[in-house]
Amino acid sequence: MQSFTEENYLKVIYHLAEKTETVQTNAIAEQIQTKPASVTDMIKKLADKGLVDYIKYQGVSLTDKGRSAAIDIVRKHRLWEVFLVDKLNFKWDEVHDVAEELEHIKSVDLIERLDEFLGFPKSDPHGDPIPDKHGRFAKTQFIKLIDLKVGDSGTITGVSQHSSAFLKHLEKLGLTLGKQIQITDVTDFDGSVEILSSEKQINISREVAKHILISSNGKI
Amino acid sequence: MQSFTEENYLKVIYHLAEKTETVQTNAIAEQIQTKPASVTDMIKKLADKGLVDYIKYQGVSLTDKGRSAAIDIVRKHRLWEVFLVDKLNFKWDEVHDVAEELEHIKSVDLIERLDEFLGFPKSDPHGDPIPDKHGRFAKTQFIKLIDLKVGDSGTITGVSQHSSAFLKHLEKLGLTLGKQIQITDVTDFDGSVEILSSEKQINISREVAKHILISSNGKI
DNA sequence: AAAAATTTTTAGATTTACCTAAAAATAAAA
DNA sequence: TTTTATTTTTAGGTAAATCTAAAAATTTTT
Repeated sequence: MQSFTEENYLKVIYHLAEKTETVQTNAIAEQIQTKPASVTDMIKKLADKGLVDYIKYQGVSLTDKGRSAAIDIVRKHRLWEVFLVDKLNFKWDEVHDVAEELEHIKSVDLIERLDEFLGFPKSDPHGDPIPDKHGRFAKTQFIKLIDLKVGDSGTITGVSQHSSAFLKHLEKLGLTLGKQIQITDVTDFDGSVEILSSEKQINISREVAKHILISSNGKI
Repeated sequence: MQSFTEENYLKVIYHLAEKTETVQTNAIAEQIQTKPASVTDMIKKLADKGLVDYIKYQGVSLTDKGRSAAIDIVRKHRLWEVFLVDKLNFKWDEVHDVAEELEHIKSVDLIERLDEFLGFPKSDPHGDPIPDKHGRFAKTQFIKLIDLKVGDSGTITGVSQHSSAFLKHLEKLGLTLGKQIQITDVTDFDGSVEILSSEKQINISREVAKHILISSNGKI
Protein backbone atom coordinates (compact mmCIF):
# COMPACT_ATOMS: atom_id res chain seq x y z
CA MET A 1 0.00 0.00 0.00
CA GLN A 2 1.39 3.38 -1.00
CA SER A 3 1.13 6.70 0.78
CA PHE A 4 -0.72 9.63 -0.72
CA THR A 5 2.63 11.14 -1.71
CA GLU A 6 4.02 7.96 -3.20
CA GLU A 7 0.89 7.63 -5.29
CA ASN A 8 1.39 11.11 -6.66
CA TYR A 9 4.95 10.34 -7.68
CA LEU A 10 3.90 7.14 -9.41
CA LYS A 11 1.16 8.94 -11.31
CA VAL A 12 3.46 11.74 -12.41
CA ILE A 13 6.18 9.33 -13.50
CA TYR A 14 3.59 7.35 -15.43
CA HIS A 15 2.39 10.42 -17.34
CA LEU A 16 5.90 11.69 -18.03
CA ALA A 17 6.91 8.23 -19.27
CA GLU A 18 4.31 8.56 -22.02
CA LYS A 19 6.62 11.10 -23.64
CA THR A 20 10.14 9.97 -22.76
CA GLU A 21 11.34 6.45 -22.01
CA THR A 22 13.15 7.28 -18.79
CA VAL A 23 11.96 10.16 -16.69
CA GLN A 24 14.20 12.94 -15.39
CA THR A 25 14.38 14.12 -11.80
CA ASN A 26 13.79 17.75 -12.75
CA ALA A 27 10.72 16.89 -14.80
CA ILE A 28 9.19 15.11 -11.82
CA ALA A 29 10.08 17.98 -9.51
CA GLU A 30 8.29 20.43 -11.79
CA GLN A 31 5.12 18.32 -11.91
CA ILE A 32 5.02 17.60 -8.18
CA GLN A 33 5.83 21.23 -7.40
CA THR A 34 8.79 20.31 -5.28
CA LYS A 35 12.60 20.47 -5.44
CA PRO A 36 14.83 18.01 -7.30
CA ALA A 37 16.51 17.02 -4.04
CA SER A 38 13.17 15.88 -2.64
CA VAL A 39 12.51 13.89 -5.79
CA THR A 40 15.79 12.03 -5.45
CA ASP A 41 14.84 11.05 -1.91
CA MET A 42 11.45 9.76 -2.94
CA ILE A 43 12.79 7.95 -5.98
CA LYS A 44 15.13 5.99 -3.75
CA LYS A 45 12.23 5.03 -1.56
CA LEU A 46 10.15 3.92 -4.54
CA ALA A 47 13.12 1.96 -5.89
CA ASP A 48 13.51 0.21 -2.52
CA LYS A 49 9.87 -0.77 -2.71
CA GLY A 50 10.33 -2.17 -6.18
CA LEU A 51 8.03 0.36 -7.82
CA VAL A 52 10.62 2.02 -10.07
CA ASP A 53 13.90 1.10 -11.73
CA TYR A 54 16.49 3.67 -10.89
CA ILE A 55 20.12 4.23 -11.83
CA LYS A 56 21.78 7.27 -10.33
CA TYR A 57 21.93 10.21 -12.72
CA GLN A 58 20.11 8.17 -15.39
CA GLY A 59 16.49 8.82 -14.50
CA VAL A 60 13.70 6.44 -13.51
CA SER A 61 11.16 4.19 -15.12
CA LEU A 62 8.25 2.28 -13.62
CA THR A 63 8.50 -1.42 -12.92
CA ASP A 64 5.48 -3.57 -13.79
CA LYS A 65 4.40 -3.27 -10.18
CA GLY A 66 4.81 0.51 -10.26
CA ARG A 67 3.01 0.86 -13.57
CA SER A 68 0.13 -1.21 -12.32
CA ALA A 69 -0.17 0.98 -9.23
CA ALA A 70 -0.01 4.12 -11.38
CA ILE A 71 -2.68 2.89 -13.77
CA ASP A 72 -4.90 2.16 -10.81
CA ILE A 73 -4.65 5.78 -9.73
CA VAL A 74 -5.29 7.02 -13.26
CA ARG A 75 -8.37 4.79 -13.38
CA LYS A 76 -9.70 6.27 -10.16
CA HIS A 77 -8.96 9.82 -11.26
CA ARG A 78 -10.81 9.42 -14.53
CA LEU A 79 -13.78 7.61 -13.06
CA TRP A 80 -14.22 10.35 -10.48
CA GLU A 81 -14.03 12.95 -13.24
CA VAL A 82 -16.87 11.20 -15.05
CA PHE A 83 -18.85 11.17 -11.82
CA LEU A 84 -18.29 14.87 -11.27
CA VAL A 85 -19.33 15.82 -14.80
CA ASP A 86 -22.10 13.30 -15.46
CA LYS A 87 -23.72 13.20 -12.04
CA LEU A 88 -22.80 16.42 -10.26
CA ASN A 89 -22.86 18.69 -13.33
CA PHE A 90 -19.36 20.01 -13.01
CA LYS A 91 -17.88 21.48 -16.20
CA TRP A 92 -14.90 19.73 -17.79
CA ASP A 93 -12.58 22.53 -16.70
CA GLU A 94 -13.63 22.28 -13.03
CA VAL A 95 -12.98 18.65 -12.22
CA HIS A 96 -9.25 18.21 -12.15
CA ASP A 97 -8.38 19.44 -8.67
CA VAL A 98 -11.17 17.58 -6.91
CA ALA A 99 -10.41 14.35 -8.80
CA GLU A 100 -6.80 14.82 -7.73
CA GLU A 101 -7.99 14.34 -4.16
CA LEU A 102 -10.59 11.67 -4.79
CA GLU A 103 -8.14 9.45 -6.67
CA HIS A 104 -6.41 8.62 -3.39
CA ILE A 105 -9.42 7.13 -1.64
CA LYS A 106 -8.49 3.54 -0.92
CA SER A 107 -11.29 1.08 -1.49
CA VAL A 108 -11.37 -1.40 -4.34
CA ASP A 109 -15.03 -1.99 -3.71
CA LEU A 110 -15.84 1.72 -3.96
CA ILE A 111 -14.23 2.07 -7.36
CA GLU A 112 -15.86 -1.03 -8.81
CA ARG A 113 -19.26 0.12 -7.66
CA LEU A 114 -18.62 3.63 -8.93
CA ASP A 115 -17.57 2.19 -12.29
CA GLU A 116 -20.83 0.25 -12.47
CA PHE A 117 -22.90 3.24 -11.32
CA LEU A 118 -21.41 5.29 -14.13
CA GLY A 119 -22.14 2.57 -16.69
CA PHE A 120 -18.53 1.41 -17.18
CA PRO A 121 -17.42 4.52 -19.10
CA LYS A 122 -14.58 4.05 -21.58
CA SER A 123 -13.28 7.63 -21.46
CA ASP A 124 -13.27 10.61 -19.16
CA PRO A 125 -14.63 14.13 -19.83
CA HIS A 126 -11.41 15.06 -21.64
CA GLY A 127 -11.47 12.01 -23.89
CA ASP A 128 -8.77 10.14 -22.01
CA PRO A 129 -9.30 6.38 -21.87
CA ILE A 130 -10.30 4.77 -18.56
CA PRO A 131 -8.42 1.57 -17.70
CA ASP A 132 -10.61 -1.36 -16.66
CA LYS A 133 -10.15 -3.01 -13.29
CA HIS A 134 -7.33 -5.13 -14.66
CA GLY A 135 -5.49 -2.06 -15.86
CA ARG A 136 -6.22 -2.68 -19.51
CA PHE A 137 -7.36 0.05 -21.84
CA ALA A 138 -7.48 0.62 -25.55
CA LYS A 139 -4.69 2.87 -26.76
CA THR A 140 -6.97 5.13 -28.72
CA GLN A 141 -5.72 6.34 -32.07
CA PHE A 142 -5.62 10.12 -31.80
CA ILE A 143 -4.19 12.61 -34.28
CA LYS A 144 -3.29 16.12 -33.19
CA LEU A 145 -5.40 18.72 -34.99
CA ILE A 146 -2.19 20.56 -35.86
CA ASP A 147 -1.07 17.54 -37.91
CA LEU A 148 -4.12 17.56 -40.17
CA LYS A 149 -3.97 19.08 -43.64
CA VAL A 150 -6.35 21.45 -45.38
CA GLY A 151 -9.42 19.48 -46.39
CA ASP A 152 -9.03 16.86 -43.67
CA SER A 153 -11.90 16.39 -41.28
CA GLY A 154 -12.63 14.50 -38.09
CA THR A 155 -14.20 14.46 -34.68
CA ILE A 156 -12.82 16.06 -31.55
CA THR A 157 -12.25 13.15 -29.19
CA GLY A 158 -9.76 14.45 -26.72
CA VAL A 159 -7.43 17.16 -25.47
CA SER A 160 -3.81 16.90 -24.35
CA GLN A 161 -3.95 19.89 -22.03
CA HIS A 162 -6.15 19.93 -18.98
CA SER A 163 -5.66 23.46 -17.70
CA SER A 164 -8.82 25.29 -16.84
CA ALA A 165 -7.81 28.24 -19.05
CA PHE A 166 -7.40 26.03 -22.11
CA LEU A 167 -10.62 24.11 -21.57
CA LYS A 168 -12.65 27.26 -20.97
CA HIS A 169 -11.24 28.68 -24.18
CA LEU A 170 -12.35 25.63 -26.15
CA GLU A 171 -15.76 25.76 -24.50
CA LYS A 172 -16.16 29.38 -25.62
CA LEU A 173 -15.19 28.45 -29.18
CA GLY A 174 -17.73 25.62 -29.09
CA LEU A 175 -14.99 23.07 -29.58
CA THR A 176 -16.13 20.32 -27.24
CA LEU A 177 -15.84 16.54 -27.39
CA GLY A 178 -17.81 14.97 -30.22
CA LYS A 179 -17.79 18.07 -32.42
CA GLN A 180 -17.13 17.51 -36.13
CA ILE A 181 -14.49 19.76 -37.63
CA GLN A 182 -12.83 20.32 -41.00
CA ILE A 183 -9.58 22.13 -41.75
CA THR A 184 -10.23 24.93 -44.21
CA ASP A 185 -6.94 26.82 -44.11
CA VAL A 186 -3.58 27.08 -42.39
CA THR A 187 -2.12 30.58 -42.08
CA ASP A 188 1.49 30.84 -43.24
CA PHE A 189 2.26 33.80 -41.00
CA ASP A 190 1.59 32.35 -37.54
CA GLY A 191 0.65 28.76 -38.24
CA SER A 192 -2.87 29.35 -36.93
CA VAL A 193 -5.54 27.01 -38.24
CA GLU A 194 -8.86 27.90 -39.83
CA ILE A 195 -11.50 25.29 -39.16
CA LEU A 196 -15.14 24.73 -39.95
CA SER A 197 -17.26 23.51 -37.04
CA SER A 198 -21.03 23.63 -36.59
CA GLU A 199 -21.23 25.66 -39.80
CA LYS A 200 -19.01 28.37 -38.35
CA GLN A 201 -15.49 29.40 -39.37
CA ILE A 202 -13.18 29.47 -36.38
CA ASN A 203 -9.54 30.49 -36.21
CA ILE A 204 -7.43 28.78 -33.58
CA SER A 205 -3.79 29.39 -32.72
CA ARG A 206 -1.09 26.83 -33.38
CA GLU A 207 -0.77 26.36 -29.65
CA VAL A 208 -4.43 25.47 -29.29
CA ALA A 209 -4.37 23.23 -32.36
CA LYS A 210 -1.52 21.23 -30.83
CA HIS A 211 -3.66 20.17 -27.91
CA ILE A 212 -6.86 19.17 -29.67
CA LEU A 213 -7.02 15.46 -30.48
CA ILE A 214 -8.97 14.25 -33.47
CA SER A 215 -10.21 10.87 -34.48
CA SER A 216 -9.87 11.29 -38.17
CA ASN A 217 -12.49 10.12 -40.60
CA GLY A 218 -10.38 11.00 -43.63
CA LYS A 219 -11.03 13.59 -46.28
CA ILE A 220 -14.51 14.61 -47.31
CA MET B 1 -7.68 25.17 6.59
CA GLN B 2 -7.07 22.13 8.75
CA SER B 3 -4.93 19.09 8.04
CA PHE B 4 -6.41 15.65 7.69
CA THR B 5 -5.28 14.84 11.24
CA GLU B 6 -6.57 18.05 12.77
CA GLU B 7 -9.95 17.38 11.19
CA ASN B 8 -10.03 13.95 12.80
CA TYR B 9 -9.31 15.39 16.21
CA LEU B 10 -12.04 18.01 15.82
CA LYS B 11 -14.56 15.39 14.76
CA VAL B 12 -13.70 13.10 17.65
CA ILE B 13 -13.85 15.92 20.18
CA TYR B 14 -17.20 16.96 18.74
CA HIS B 15 -18.67 13.49 19.16
CA LEU B 16 -17.24 13.00 22.65
CA ALA B 17 -18.60 16.40 23.68
CA GLU B 18 -22.10 15.11 22.98
CA LYS B 19 -21.74 13.00 26.11
CA THR B 20 -19.54 15.03 28.44
CA GLU B 21 -19.14 18.80 28.57
CA THR B 22 -15.36 18.86 28.53
CA VAL B 23 -13.50 16.10 26.83
CA GLN B 24 -10.67 14.10 28.40
CA THR B 25 -7.29 13.48 26.85
CA ASN B 26 -7.52 9.73 27.34
CA ALA B 27 -10.95 9.56 25.71
CA ILE B 28 -9.60 11.29 22.62
CA ALA B 29 -6.55 9.03 22.53
CA GLU B 30 -8.76 5.96 22.56
CA GLN B 31 -10.91 7.21 19.69
CA ILE B 32 -8.00 8.38 17.54
CA GLN B 33 -6.09 5.18 18.31
CA THR B 34 -3.07 7.04 19.56
CA LYS B 35 -1.31 7.79 22.85
CA PRO B 36 -2.37 10.43 25.39
CA ALA B 37 0.96 12.22 24.94
CA SER B 38 0.24 12.69 21.26
CA VAL B 39 -3.21 14.03 22.06
CA THR B 40 -1.73 16.65 24.38
CA ASP B 41 0.53 17.80 21.56
CA MET B 42 -2.31 18.11 19.10
CA ILE B 43 -4.62 19.79 21.58
CA LYS B 44 -2.04 22.53 22.11
CA LYS B 45 -1.86 23.03 18.38
CA LEU B 46 -5.64 23.23 18.05
CA ALA B 47 -5.76 25.65 20.98
CA ASP B 48 -3.15 27.86 19.29
CA LYS B 49 -5.33 27.89 16.19
CA GLY B 50 -8.34 28.93 18.22
CA LEU B 51 -10.25 25.74 17.52
CA VAL B 52 -10.49 24.46 21.11
CA ASP B 53 -10.48 25.91 24.60
CA TYR B 54 -7.92 24.16 26.71
CA ILE B 55 -6.84 24.36 30.32
CA LYS B 56 -4.07 22.02 31.38
CA TYR B 57 -5.33 18.91 33.16
CA GLN B 58 -8.93 20.13 32.73
CA GLY B 59 -9.78 18.75 29.31
CA VAL B 60 -10.85 20.50 26.12
CA SER B 61 -13.98 21.86 24.51
CA LEU B 62 -14.56 23.20 21.02
CA THR B 63 -14.71 26.90 20.34
CA ASP B 64 -17.43 28.14 17.96
CA LYS B 65 -14.86 28.06 15.20
CA GLY B 66 -13.83 24.52 16.11
CA ARG B 67 -17.41 23.31 16.39
CA SER B 68 -18.26 24.78 13.04
CA ALA B 69 -15.30 23.00 11.45
CA ALA B 70 -16.30 19.75 13.14
CA ILE B 71 -19.90 19.99 12.00
CA ASP B 72 -18.68 20.57 8.48
CA ILE B 73 -16.82 17.26 8.62
CA VAL B 74 -19.80 15.47 10.09
CA ARG B 75 -21.94 16.88 7.28
CA LYS B 76 -19.53 15.57 4.67
CA HIS B 77 -19.26 12.18 6.33
CA ARG B 78 -23.01 11.70 6.45
CA LEU B 79 -23.65 12.94 2.93
CA TRP B 80 -21.04 10.54 1.57
CA GLU B 81 -22.68 7.72 3.53
CA VAL B 82 -25.99 8.51 1.86
CA PHE B 83 -24.25 8.50 -1.51
CA LEU B 84 -22.65 5.13 -0.84
CA VAL B 85 -25.90 3.51 0.26
CA ASP B 86 -28.40 5.21 -2.05
CA LYS B 87 -26.33 5.37 -5.21
CA LEU B 88 -23.65 2.72 -4.96
CA ASN B 89 -25.74 0.11 -3.11
CA PHE B 90 -23.44 -0.30 -0.16
CA LYS B 91 -25.04 -1.81 2.94
CA TRP B 92 -25.33 0.37 6.05
CA ASP B 93 -22.63 -1.63 7.79
CA GLU B 94 -20.11 -1.17 4.98
CA VAL B 95 -19.96 2.60 4.60
CA HIS B 96 -18.20 3.90 7.65
CA ASP B 97 -14.55 3.38 6.73
CA VAL B 98 -14.87 4.75 3.22
CA ALA B 99 -16.84 7.78 4.42
CA GLU B 100 -14.08 8.32 6.96
CA GLU B 101 -11.76 8.98 4.02
CA LEU B 102 -14.18 10.86 1.80
CA GLU B 103 -15.09 13.31 4.57
CA HIS B 104 -11.67 14.95 4.18
CA ILE B 105 -12.03 15.92 0.53
CA LYS B 106 -11.79 19.69 0.46
CA SER B 107 -14.23 21.33 -1.92
CA VAL B 108 -17.24 23.33 -0.82
CA ASP B 109 -18.64 23.13 -4.33
CA LEU B 110 -18.38 19.34 -4.36
CA ILE B 111 -20.38 18.92 -1.18
CA GLU B 112 -23.11 21.34 -2.19
CA ARG B 113 -23.54 19.59 -5.52
CA LEU B 114 -23.47 16.20 -3.83
CA ASP B 115 -26.13 17.38 -1.38
CA GLU B 116 -28.32 18.47 -4.29
CA PHE B 117 -27.65 15.26 -6.23
CA LEU B 118 -28.82 13.25 -3.22
CA GLY B 119 -31.96 15.39 -2.85
CA PHE B 120 -30.89 17.25 0.29
CA PRO B 121 -31.24 14.27 2.64
CA LYS B 122 -32.01 15.05 6.26
CA SER B 123 -30.46 11.94 7.77
CA ASP B 124 -27.82 9.35 6.96
CA PRO B 125 -28.22 5.56 6.64
CA HIS B 126 -27.96 5.19 10.41
CA GLY B 127 -30.58 7.80 11.14
CA ASP B 128 -28.12 10.50 12.17
CA PRO B 129 -29.15 14.01 11.16
CA ILE B 130 -27.24 15.76 8.37
CA PRO B 131 -26.34 19.40 9.08
CA ASP B 132 -27.23 21.82 6.30
CA LYS B 133 -24.57 23.97 4.69
CA HIS B 134 -24.85 26.49 7.50
CA GLY B 135 -24.21 23.81 10.09
CA ARG B 136 -27.80 23.77 11.32
CA PHE B 137 -29.67 20.56 11.96
CA ALA B 138 -32.72 19.47 13.87
CA LYS B 139 -31.84 17.79 17.16
CA THR B 140 -34.07 14.81 16.58
CA GLN B 141 -36.01 13.48 19.54
CA PHE B 142 -34.88 9.90 19.97
CA ILE B 143 -35.68 7.48 22.78
CA LYS B 144 -33.51 4.45 23.42
CA LEU B 145 -35.44 1.22 22.92
CA ILE B 146 -34.19 0.06 26.32
CA ASP B 147 -36.06 2.96 27.95
CA LEU B 148 -39.45 1.94 26.54
CA LYS B 149 -41.94 0.02 28.68
CA VAL B 150 -44.00 -3.04 27.87
CA GLY B 151 -46.81 -1.97 25.56
CA ASP B 152 -44.95 1.02 24.13
CA SER B 153 -44.46 1.12 20.39
CA GLY B 154 -42.57 3.23 17.89
CA THR B 155 -40.45 3.34 14.78
CA ILE B 156 -36.76 2.54 14.51
CA THR B 157 -35.17 5.80 13.40
CA GLY B 158 -31.56 5.45 14.38
CA VAL B 159 -28.74 3.55 16.02
CA SER B 160 -26.12 4.78 18.47
CA GLN B 161 -23.53 2.19 17.54
CA HIS B 162 -22.02 2.04 14.07
CA SER B 163 -19.88 -1.07 14.28
CA SER B 164 -20.27 -3.44 11.40
CA ALA B 165 -20.95 -6.33 13.78
CA PHE B 166 -23.85 -4.54 15.45
CA LEU B 167 -25.40 -3.36 12.19
CA LYS B 168 -25.15 -6.78 10.57
CA HIS B 169 -26.84 -8.26 13.62
CA LEU B 170 -29.75 -5.84 13.33
CA GLU B 171 -29.98 -6.54 9.62
CA LYS B 172 -30.29 -10.26 10.33
CA LEU B 173 -33.02 -9.63 12.87
CA GLY B 174 -34.85 -7.48 10.32
CA LEU B 175 -34.54 -4.44 12.56
CA THR B 176 -33.74 -1.75 10.03
CA LEU B 177 -34.62 1.95 9.87
CA GLY B 178 -38.31 2.62 9.48
CA LYS B 179 -39.45 -0.65 11.05
CA GLN B 180 -42.39 -0.48 13.47
CA ILE B 181 -41.85 -2.23 16.76
CA GLN B 182 -43.75 -2.85 19.98
CA ILE B 183 -42.38 -3.95 23.33
CA THR B 184 -44.11 -7.14 24.43
CA ASP B 185 -41.99 -8.19 27.40
CA VAL B 186 -38.87 -7.44 29.39
CA THR B 187 -37.07 -10.44 30.89
CA ASP B 188 -36.25 -10.04 34.57
CA PHE B 189 -33.31 -12.42 34.45
CA ASP B 190 -31.04 -10.71 31.90
CA GLY B 191 -32.93 -7.54 30.99
CA SER B 192 -33.39 -8.73 27.41
CA VAL B 193 -36.34 -7.26 25.56
CA GLU B 194 -39.06 -9.09 23.70
CA ILE B 195 -40.40 -7.09 20.77
CA LEU B 196 -42.95 -7.49 18.02
CA SER B 197 -41.82 -6.39 14.58
CA SER B 198 -43.25 -7.30 11.20
CA GLU B 199 -45.57 -9.75 12.96
CA LYS B 200 -42.63 -11.64 14.44
CA GLN B 201 -41.55 -11.98 18.05
CA ILE B 202 -37.89 -11.12 18.45
CA ASN B 203 -35.74 -11.24 21.55
CA ILE B 204 -32.91 -8.77 21.75
CA SER B 205 -30.26 -8.40 24.44
CA ARG B 206 -30.11 -5.39 26.74
CA GLU B 207 -26.90 -4.36 25.01
CA VAL B 208 -28.60 -4.28 21.62
CA ALA B 209 -31.67 -2.51 22.99
CA LYS B 210 -29.45 0.25 24.35
CA HIS B 211 -28.29 1.18 20.88
CA ILE B 212 -31.56 1.17 18.98
CA LEU B 213 -33.19 4.59 18.78
CA ILE B 214 -36.93 4.91 18.54
CA SER B 215 -39.17 7.77 17.61
CA SER B 216 -42.05 6.93 19.86
CA ASN B 217 -45.64 7.12 18.77
CA GLY B 218 -46.97 6.37 22.21
CA LYS B 219 -48.94 3.37 23.37
CA ILE B 220 -51.23 1.45 21.07
C1' DA C 1 38.98 17.43 -25.41
C1' DA C 2 38.72 21.04 -22.13
C1' DA C 3 35.51 24.53 -20.29
C1' DA C 4 30.93 25.84 -19.19
C1' DA C 5 26.31 24.80 -18.21
C1' DT C 6 22.98 21.80 -16.59
C1' DT C 7 21.27 18.09 -13.97
C1' DT C 8 21.38 15.27 -10.10
C1' DT C 9 22.80 13.86 -5.69
C1' DT C 10 24.52 14.35 -0.89
C1' DA C 11 24.59 16.44 3.61
C1' DG C 12 22.42 18.48 7.12
C1' DA C 13 17.95 20.93 8.81
C1' DT C 14 12.99 21.56 9.39
C1' DT C 15 8.04 20.32 10.19
C1' DT C 16 4.22 17.27 11.33
C1' DA C 17 2.51 13.73 13.86
C1' DC C 18 3.74 10.33 16.37
C1' DC C 19 6.30 7.59 20.15
C1' DT C 20 8.33 6.03 25.16
C1' DA C 21 9.51 6.93 29.70
C1' DA C 22 9.39 9.69 33.49
C1' DA C 23 7.46 13.60 36.12
C1' DA C 24 3.54 16.28 37.70
C1' DA C 25 -1.21 17.08 38.71
C1' DT C 26 -5.65 15.43 39.93
C1' DA C 27 -8.96 12.11 41.73
C1' DA C 28 -10.16 8.10 44.57
C1' DA C 29 -9.47 5.09 48.47
C1' DA C 30 -7.98 3.92 52.92
C1' DT D 1 -5.87 13.43 55.30
C1' DT D 2 -2.45 10.71 53.78
C1' DT D 3 -1.68 7.12 50.55
C1' DT D 4 -2.68 5.07 46.18
C1' DA D 5 -4.28 5.09 41.61
C1' DT D 6 -5.31 7.45 37.54
C1' DT D 7 -4.82 10.98 34.30
C1' DT D 8 -2.17 14.27 31.98
C1' DT D 9 1.87 16.55 30.72
C1' DT D 10 6.84 17.18 29.75
C1' DA D 11 11.16 15.84 27.75
C1' DG D 12 13.57 13.85 24.37
C1' DG D 13 13.37 10.97 20.03
C1' DT D 14 11.69 8.85 15.49
C1' DA D 15 9.94 8.66 10.63
C1' DA D 16 8.05 10.86 6.47
C1' DA D 17 8.46 14.39 3.34
C1' DT D 18 10.21 18.44 2.63
C1' DC D 19 13.94 22.20 2.25
C1' DT D 20 18.76 24.84 1.17
C1' DA D 21 23.39 24.82 -0.07
C1' DA D 22 27.14 22.64 -1.81
C1' DA D 23 29.32 18.73 -4.23
C1' DA D 24 29.38 15.38 -7.99
C1' DA D 25 28.11 13.63 -12.43
C1' DT D 26 26.54 14.37 -16.98
C1' DT D 27 25.74 16.97 -21.08
C1' DT D 28 26.60 20.73 -24.11
C1' DT D 29 29.37 24.14 -26.08
C1' DT D 30 33.43 25.96 -27.71
